Amino acid sequence: MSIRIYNTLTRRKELFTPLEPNHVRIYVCGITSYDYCHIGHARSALAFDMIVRYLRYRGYTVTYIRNFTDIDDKIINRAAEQNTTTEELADRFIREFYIDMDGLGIDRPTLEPKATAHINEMIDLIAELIDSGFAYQSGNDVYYSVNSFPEYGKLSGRNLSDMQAGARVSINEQKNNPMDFVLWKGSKPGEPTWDSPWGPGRPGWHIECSAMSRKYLGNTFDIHGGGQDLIFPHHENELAQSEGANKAPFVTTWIHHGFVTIRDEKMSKSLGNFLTIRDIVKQYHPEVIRFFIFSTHYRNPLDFSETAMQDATAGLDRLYSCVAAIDCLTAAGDLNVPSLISKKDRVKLTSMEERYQQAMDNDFNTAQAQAILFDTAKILNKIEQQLTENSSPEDVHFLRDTLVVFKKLAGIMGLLQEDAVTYLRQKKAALLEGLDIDELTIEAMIKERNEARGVRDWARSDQIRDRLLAKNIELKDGPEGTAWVIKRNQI
RNA sequence: GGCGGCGUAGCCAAGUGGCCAAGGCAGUGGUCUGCAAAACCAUUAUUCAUCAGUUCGACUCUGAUCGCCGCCUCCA
Repeated sequence: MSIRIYNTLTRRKELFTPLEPNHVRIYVCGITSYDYCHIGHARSALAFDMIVRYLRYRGYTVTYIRNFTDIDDKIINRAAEQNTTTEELADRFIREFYIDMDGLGIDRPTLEPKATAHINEMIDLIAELIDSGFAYQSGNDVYYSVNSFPEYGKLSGRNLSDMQAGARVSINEQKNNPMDFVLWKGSKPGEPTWDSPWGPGRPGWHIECSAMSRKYLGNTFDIHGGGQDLIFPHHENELAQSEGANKAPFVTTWIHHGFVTIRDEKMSKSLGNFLTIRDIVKQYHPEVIRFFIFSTHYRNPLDFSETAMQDATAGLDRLYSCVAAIDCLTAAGDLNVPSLISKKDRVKLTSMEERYQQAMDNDFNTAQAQAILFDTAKILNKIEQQLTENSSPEDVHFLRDTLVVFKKLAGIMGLLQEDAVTYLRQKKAALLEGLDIDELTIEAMIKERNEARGVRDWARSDQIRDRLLAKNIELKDGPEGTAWVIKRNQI
């Protein structure tokens, strides 16, 4: 039993074996900090949060590095627009980033280095590249020479001649080859600068990840991740820099996740169709967002829609309802009563964890993992419904034990982490706020109706029920009395 | 133009060379109920874009065709 991961570099699923037994080193490209994060950033952070949690669950020690790009063109431009410094702008949006990520319950990586705190490491790396002939100075800039690295293009599956035929590369007189990319940019007036052997300037985008990953994870490490759009040019260039400088393989396994789309289009600022995390969190519980994100395999596109979020809400509620039902059981039955759990169901429940692992071992198939949770919930519900007052306490214990594992497995995706009864109650309270009726009124009307029902005055009883229904309150009469819910489709 | 991916029931979405093609949402039937609703249970694809081929056997492998998407410029 071991984990198989799809590796972008080899374009196939491979058995995952860390370089150092039981220790996984992983580097993920984080945000460029100049704006609020959108749902795509959430997918990225959540995907790797899940991957790291699963690796830890499988017994690995994980060193997880995720950087902040806090200096680049976009930051400089945005800071100028807002009449502030790049430092202030970047720091501000890093704080906003944490608000969003914490809200989604995302675990902090081991270390979150900032580019500007590693200028010296970048300068060292650039100097090494120049010394060994992979880079050259031209004017005040330093460029990486793609022709010096014969394997250039191996990650993205391109070759230099094809790319030049595409000819969307801007012609720059200072470059030897149009595909050469900048390692160090000579400063322009008004921009933040750092001193370097090539004059004052600032680093190019790709070099920071090569420098920081080397510092914290070494020349070669296990996993490098990011969005599919980073494969080219960002990761291709990182690879060329790191392997050029280190004379060692850069990364064993490259993991790239798919995009979040809206109406099947990629989110982009130019289309104006991007949604920020905080817009969505206003409307949906963080676990609903997680449920939605993990309902599709991480490499596939994921289309955001109102319907999809409602489906996710319904699904999560179903799981929570199951947990709540088991949580509320009391184990005060008769030990002499034989178990009513069938052998088949017992096997299904005890094999849950193994089946979950099989799903997750297969390239972190969270969609399948969720199916196993639902499968389990169905059986738990069935048994829970069959229990009577004098059922064997052993049965209740068995359900509870299963539930402990159930919650643990759901927790890898960050689901079912709240107390189920509280979750459902808070949800109800939140919904109630949007209605022009309060809980006391509802309770009073229910009491009145039950008095009517007591004397079999069905007309009056139904009238009260209809009045509540007009307020979107639905009643459910059960053996324990009358409960009420808010109509789901009125959300 | 180059590279890569996708096309599975009303919608979403797994899957594997060979037991009945997971699961969710919606729908339908049942249990429950004074009647309901909710909840729970059950049920819903002779078929996996199309057409060929490989194979004893393909949704799963190969090729072609049609359609959709992404990257090649900053991008999760």
